[in-house]
Amino acid sequence: MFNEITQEEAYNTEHLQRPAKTISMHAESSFKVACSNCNLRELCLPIGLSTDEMKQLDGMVATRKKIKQGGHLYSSGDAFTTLYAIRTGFFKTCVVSEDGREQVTGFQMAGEIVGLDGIVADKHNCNAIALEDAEVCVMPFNHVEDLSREIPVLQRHVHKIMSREIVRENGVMMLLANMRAEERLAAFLLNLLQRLHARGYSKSELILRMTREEIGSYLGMKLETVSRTFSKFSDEGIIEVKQKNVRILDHEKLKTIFNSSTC
Amino acid sequence: MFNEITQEEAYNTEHLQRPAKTISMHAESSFKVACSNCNLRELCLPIGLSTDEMKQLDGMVATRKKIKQGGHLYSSGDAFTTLYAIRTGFFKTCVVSEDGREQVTGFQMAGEIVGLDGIVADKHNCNAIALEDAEVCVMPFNHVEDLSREIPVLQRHVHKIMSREIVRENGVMMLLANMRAEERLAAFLLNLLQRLHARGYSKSELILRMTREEIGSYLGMKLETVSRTFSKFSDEGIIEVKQKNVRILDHEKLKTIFNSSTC
DNA sequence: CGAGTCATTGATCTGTCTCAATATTAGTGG
DNA sequence: CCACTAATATTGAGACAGATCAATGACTCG
Repeated sequence: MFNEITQEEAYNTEHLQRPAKTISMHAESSFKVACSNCNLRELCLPIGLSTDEMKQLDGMVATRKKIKQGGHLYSSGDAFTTLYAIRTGFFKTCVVSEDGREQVTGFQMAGEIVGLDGIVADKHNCNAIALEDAEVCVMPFNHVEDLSREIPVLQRHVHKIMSREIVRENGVMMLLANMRAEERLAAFLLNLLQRLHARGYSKSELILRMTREEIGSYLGMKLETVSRTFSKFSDEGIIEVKQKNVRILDHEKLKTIFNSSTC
Repeated sequence: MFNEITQEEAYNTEHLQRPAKTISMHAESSFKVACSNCNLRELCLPIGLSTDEMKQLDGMVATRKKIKQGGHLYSSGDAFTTLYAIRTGFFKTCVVSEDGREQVTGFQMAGEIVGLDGIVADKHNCNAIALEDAEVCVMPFNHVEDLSREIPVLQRHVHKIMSREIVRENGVMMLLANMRAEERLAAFLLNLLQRLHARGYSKSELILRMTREEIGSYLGMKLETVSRTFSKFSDEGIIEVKQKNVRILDHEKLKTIFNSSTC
């Protein structure tokens, strides 16, 4: 069934990139770190910039950083100095309450920006943890601000990124406050699929990089309920689940579950 | 019991302002609309600006706008052009799902900025509704961006405001996903008290500007549960409730409820 | 291959929802 | 000013979705 899904690092986007040689040069950082060369430039910060503006942007990424699976990109309380653009890999962000309860606040993939939570208090408010080996572009926030003042298109884009996060969280609030387990999981899957699709992946299958517990935390339900709901969808022929592998059999039905209120 | 709470518009901050004469001149808009004159400048956008910078900022507020109780400052789908700073009154913001479910995403009071949700798609993603007669400062977003490029302190402040909203919503996610009814309501009350206190109000009593249903929507519980939880707190001698009037009798206990996980 | 992590499934329990009745307040017009 | 109506709030009883507790199964990785 799932034999076809063999990608070792499904959310990695290296395969969308230039020839292997260029890639390895990137990795060694002997090659200049540059947005204008990056395969993610249409998903990431540089979106909509002219060639000239892109050149200006190249100074923004100070360096790149590799994070091993399970490693912290930053932790709650850390001094905030930079934003990060994810190049490869997959992250979760989570806040931890005083009494130790963990709440996953989001899952981030290539081209997405993390670290915005740190701006308000000059220190991070959550943990960003790699769910698979990952690489990020380090963008000192001072640079971002300096360049934003010079490139209005970039300024607007930074504002949009923050606004997008606010709107996303509004949606999560709706999810958590109003929806039932099935609707939450359907919304979650549809959201992941849509974002992966924008990155060149299939609309009909995906590999979950996170555990049932992490999904449950994000969606406000227990891991057992996540598992049961997966099984239910499977029984109904909507999806096929085998551990972390999920294949979508009936995309429309999934949408219906997401949108249908009561029933 | 509650006879002492007689403020007609409890969350209005006019009383913190300069002599009445100045106020009425403001109101007639024959007097120049200016942040540098505003009593909220230490809570609102101009915070931390020098006198000179404040002068520059005075051009930012294009005009003021009065909203009657129940009126929409903006609605979901409206074109986004401006941010609003609340001068007086109290708002709720809410998103409405396709099938009509309403989710209150926040309550905003004097000095707070609304409209950030509109930046990402150039149209508003939620409704902003006045819960009492209100007045806002209209700040065209283009002006805000133009000025941000010239005044780094303002630029940083705009970023902080957006980041603060992201962090706030992270907290709400934790609330909705992990906490029980009592913890949610305790957190809600403590948050309101703290913000009102920063505006010169009592730490021990407040008037709820919103209905039980709106509180419930925000906190992900039904209005009956909100009511019951109020009654429970009341029975336990933690608060005194009479409709919209709430007096805090045991602030510490409220904090304990908020922080204690299981119990 | 074996230990540990992660996922599935079942049985039972419980916090909150739902439905329903009543009480209180705010608003309206005579 | 009071009566009437609609909106809001309180309280009770019963139902249910999801939590909790518990056992087993599957996969991963050194």
